[in-house]
Amino acid sequence: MIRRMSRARERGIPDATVARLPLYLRALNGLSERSTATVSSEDLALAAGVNSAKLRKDLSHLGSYGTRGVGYDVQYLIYQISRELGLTQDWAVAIVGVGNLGRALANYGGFVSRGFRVAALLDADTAVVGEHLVGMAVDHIDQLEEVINQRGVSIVVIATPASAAQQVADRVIAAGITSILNFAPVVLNVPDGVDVRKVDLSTELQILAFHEQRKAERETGSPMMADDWAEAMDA
Amino acid sequence: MIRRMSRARERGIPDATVARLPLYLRALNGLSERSTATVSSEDLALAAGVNSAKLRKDLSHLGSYGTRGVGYDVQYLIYQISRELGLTQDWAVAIVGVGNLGRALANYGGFVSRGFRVAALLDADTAVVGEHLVGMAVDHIDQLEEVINQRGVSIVVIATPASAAQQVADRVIAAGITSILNFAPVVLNVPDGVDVRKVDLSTELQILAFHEQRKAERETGSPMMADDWAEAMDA
DNA sequence: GGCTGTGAACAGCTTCACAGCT
DNA sequence: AGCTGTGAAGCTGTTCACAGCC
Repeated sequence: MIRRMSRARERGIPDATVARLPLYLRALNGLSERSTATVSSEDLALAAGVNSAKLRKDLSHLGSYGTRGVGYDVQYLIYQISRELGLTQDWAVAIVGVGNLGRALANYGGFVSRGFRVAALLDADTAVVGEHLVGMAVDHIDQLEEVINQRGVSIVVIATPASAAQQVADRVIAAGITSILNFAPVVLNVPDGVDVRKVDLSTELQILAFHEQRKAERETGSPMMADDWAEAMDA
Repeated sequence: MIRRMSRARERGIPDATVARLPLYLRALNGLSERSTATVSSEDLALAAGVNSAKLRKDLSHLGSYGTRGVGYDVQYLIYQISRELGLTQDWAVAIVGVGNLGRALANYGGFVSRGFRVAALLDADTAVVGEHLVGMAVDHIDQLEEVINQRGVSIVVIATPASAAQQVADRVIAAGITSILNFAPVVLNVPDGVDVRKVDLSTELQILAFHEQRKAERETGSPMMADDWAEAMDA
């Protein structure tokens, strides 16, 4: 029986597209809650805050899931994007570092909702170990490898101080982890094949400050030429 | 007196470059702590985790601050990048939403260190209002506009639930704010001229999940063809 | 000799504009 | 008529490779 592949599925979705899929998914979930059955690229793009041509091109990388003259079926598209992102299975996540940030992450609702499950909390501070959070005891960092293996953790979130981050990364990578979300303000050194994504508050603030400064300069016309290096360094 | 501008300073630094300057700054501060006087593009690039040609091109957008045959003066470069990013002045930041995340942000050390100062904490919950955090009382959200004006706030961090974020954004923009760092998982609708940067935990996790899934597929060879849509939707 | 700064080639992403399907 | 999917054009960002300066 000659059975063409229904869709010549292109492997290799552009990174820029992958980075936007979560955005589309969220917009679609919003539409879904309001019981919208189908949506045009124009409307979905508006909800996601992107240009509609870009949206269509992005979606075309996943396959031909729209209907010309009509638009996209909301439920179907939610499913296809979820599947592409790997959210139809669920991922066990370990959070290392249960300080303020670690707690915030553990309590973060959107976490559990879609495909992710906090499967472990770990900390080096014995005052924190044993404490219960979101119905889970905090384990000691000594158990790191054991916990990862036993609970099938595949994504590790590093929410430790900067000084501990590299060491934690080394250990989890040795334990077989290849996906890390790093909140510590350091550049992690990792071997090829390990994906690290970085969330960095102070970087974001600095980028905002840059643009804010530019706006101020534009208004006053003064480029704030404090070019006297020696003087400035006295401060 | 004929006084040529010391450097024909190019306006319009590429966004990609601006986004990396904080990274370089951090690497430089590390070198500075270890009392390194000068550094080559090769070494600095290594510390920052980028390619050295890219580093040189990035720095060349700020001016000609290196010395051929030698490298860059660490202190001088720190100063120039800081100035370009607007970190030689300090920015008053307001944090709206004092939940777990807001607390984590308020306590975040790197915050204060370089150019940023938490000048206000605001929340809608009267149980939280009045509480003291990092030596500062939490104000009620009703005072939002007043606090922004009185304390010279120029950057607002939104750490509220998703449902409140747009409303907060509208109010701070009306009060004159043009730089927002948004942690709430929604697309904020803002007028032109307002910069919004977004930090989104679940987006980052979803991107990691995508790559993790790809790795798994590559190993097993199975593309996990759960193409039966109806069946999958039963779940 | 060593290292920066940069033109030129290249790669990737975005936007346009429209052919083609419903 | 309406809307998707996509070639083609344009733009932005990256990398190469080397001229130019120390």
